[in-house]
Amino acid sequence: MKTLSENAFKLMNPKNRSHTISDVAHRAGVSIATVSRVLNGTTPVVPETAERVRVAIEELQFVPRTAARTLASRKTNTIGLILSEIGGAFFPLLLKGIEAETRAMGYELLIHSTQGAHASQRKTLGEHNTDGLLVFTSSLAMEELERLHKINFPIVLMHQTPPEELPIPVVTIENKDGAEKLVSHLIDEHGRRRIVYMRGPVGHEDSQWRERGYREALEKHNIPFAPELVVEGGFEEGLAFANMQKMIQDGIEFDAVFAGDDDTAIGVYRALKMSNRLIPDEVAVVGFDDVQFARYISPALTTIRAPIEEVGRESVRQLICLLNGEQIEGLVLMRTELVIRESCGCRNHP
Amino acid sequence: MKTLSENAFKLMNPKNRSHTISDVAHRAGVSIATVSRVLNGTTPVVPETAERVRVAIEELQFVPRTAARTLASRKTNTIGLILSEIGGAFFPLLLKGIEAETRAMGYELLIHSTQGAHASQRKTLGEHNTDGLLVFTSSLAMEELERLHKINFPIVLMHQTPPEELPIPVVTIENKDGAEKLVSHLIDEHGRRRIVYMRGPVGHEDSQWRERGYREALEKHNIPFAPELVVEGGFEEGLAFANMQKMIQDGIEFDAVFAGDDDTAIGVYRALKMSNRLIPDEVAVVGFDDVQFARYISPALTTIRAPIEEVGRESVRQLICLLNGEQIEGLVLMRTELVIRESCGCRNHP
DNA sequence: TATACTTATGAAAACGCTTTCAGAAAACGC
DNA sequence: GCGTTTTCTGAAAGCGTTTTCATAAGTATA
Repeated sequence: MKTLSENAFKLMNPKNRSHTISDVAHRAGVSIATVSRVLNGTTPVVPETAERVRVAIEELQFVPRTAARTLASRKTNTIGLILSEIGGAFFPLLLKGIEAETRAMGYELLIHSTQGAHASQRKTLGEHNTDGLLVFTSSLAMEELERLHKINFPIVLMHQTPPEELPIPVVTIENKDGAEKLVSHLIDEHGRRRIVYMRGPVGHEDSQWRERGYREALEKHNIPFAPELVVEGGFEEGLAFANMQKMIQDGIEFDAVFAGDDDTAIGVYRALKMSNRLIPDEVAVVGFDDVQFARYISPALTTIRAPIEEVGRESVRQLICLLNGEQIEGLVLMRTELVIRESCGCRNHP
Repeated sequence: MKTLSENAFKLMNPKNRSHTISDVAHRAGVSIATVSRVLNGTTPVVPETAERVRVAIEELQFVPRTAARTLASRKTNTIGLILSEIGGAFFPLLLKGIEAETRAMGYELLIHSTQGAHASQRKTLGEHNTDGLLVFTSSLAMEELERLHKINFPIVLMHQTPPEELPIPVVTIENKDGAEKLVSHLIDEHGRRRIVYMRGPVGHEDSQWRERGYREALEKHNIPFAPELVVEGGFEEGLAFANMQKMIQDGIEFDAVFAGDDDTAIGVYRALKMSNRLIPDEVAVVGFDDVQFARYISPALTTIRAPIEEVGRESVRQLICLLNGEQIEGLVLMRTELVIRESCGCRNHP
């Protein structure tokens, strides 16, 4: 009789609110504990019982509430991604990798950008709503990073090396090595010696590493470093254009430009064309990133390709290792690849 | 005395697990109900008491658990975004708008892409973990859409018109109007009459609307529609190149190409250049989307700019209206804008 | 057949909040 | 001053799961 009235309740139930685990339990004639067990496979359940439960779940279209699960199990099954800004050429690739791997590992993905004065609403992402955090470049205040590290909260940094006292794992790309390959190519293959490095914003870590690579390539070829050849391009077309133009007006001599990234290269192109300097004959130009338009501009841009999507995937993998309590190496450097097109002076590109 | 032992507990507590609302309550000498009230501002609390609570929260670095809140309040405070694929030229802009507005409205953002055979793990995003859903193009099975609509779950569609029987609100751009402007420009300003439309994949809604605009422009100028001038470009450089090349080989005559999107335009450029047809003198080319490289290719591409970021923001706004039970209009069309550069034959671009 | 192990299951206690309900204290009206 | 409101606060009941613990079968052991 109890069953009957409860059945009646169940029939009207869908109208009011969606089913819970106990609806399923009643229908399958078991306890909610058993339903939970077949749901999670935590403990063996007699096959027939399990099947009954599964049928009930299907019939009731039951989907467990995430919040209740999280509360009870103290696992959010979610990883958080913090970026300083959404956008930029390789952001989609990065996110694609992150999303795919996150999903594949059975986690949810919560995204936060810290652009604007979001500093006010602190702690939007952290222990209370994620199991671990992916932090891209310096999008998180050092203070918060410290706090999280102190409570042993799993974090993986992307494209950002932490200070010594915070041994947080990092995934990034071989900026230095890539830059070195690029500059060496200009020297070895095209005999360039006065090579400009148009760097990114001050303090930008990727840019700093690229400059290191630039210098190492020079050293390796016994070319003295000339300070006047390093100027800011801001990783941005406009500033790159302006500063390139300024260099030309100032009469600084150079026969090649290593643009800090591909956007910078665009600005460089514009300035050079405007003063009728031929690319690559008079000035060779190379970029970094291999964004989509690199192959479409004229001449096609020689640049460095980094496995951005793989950076995303790998970061997630590392983070999940951390979540599982496994030990991981502190630094993963993804290999970069030289993409030779025409702007360096090579002609092997269709 | 009880207080004392509890204080002792509190002191060791941080080591073990993070603080809860009752830790705060004890420390401030109030009940957890009061803490909850100052946390949420649901009910007035005497200022001094409120201040004591705030101090305690600060001292304990207390952050409420999202799961507990969600469970108790039956609000997830999260909106879900479902896309078929992460990537594509305007994805970053779209996401940027969505993220910013979501945050501004005090919600969290959960992202899912349905690329790959994710059909298996159904219901990853829905009633159980979000308050509402943003669905981009046809990334959600119609069946699931139907189910959600049936239980009155808030949804806003982006760039996808639902079937008649599912009156779900939509936010999209004025594809038809944009295409019409583009094609009319080619006719009015440049006297073109044999205009190719290189459409997107079959069934692609944006493409269909653009074709409608193309036809209307022709009609408006009394140019008969020529079926042989509509070919598939797939919204993709490779296919566009191949099919453009084929048209040329087949000897089909045309004096302009309306590429379905900017990627398509790239393929068209390549094919035209390969057979030495001058752009825009012999063949005018226009695209759609105004992706980043549109201004960098040569000649600079005349195209249509859509307020993609605003589409993202508006979708979120609509969804949140829905969440608040407000009534909203069923369709929001964002205005598109003609961006005239050089590829149409105009010379007014620097 | 009695005894000691295994399983498979259910009852009930968390998990950490929000919210209802009721009572105490304060303010008000006359 | 004494009822009557109005404010503020606390106790306690959920919210929907997971998980521990105990128990009832079922099996193997003696």
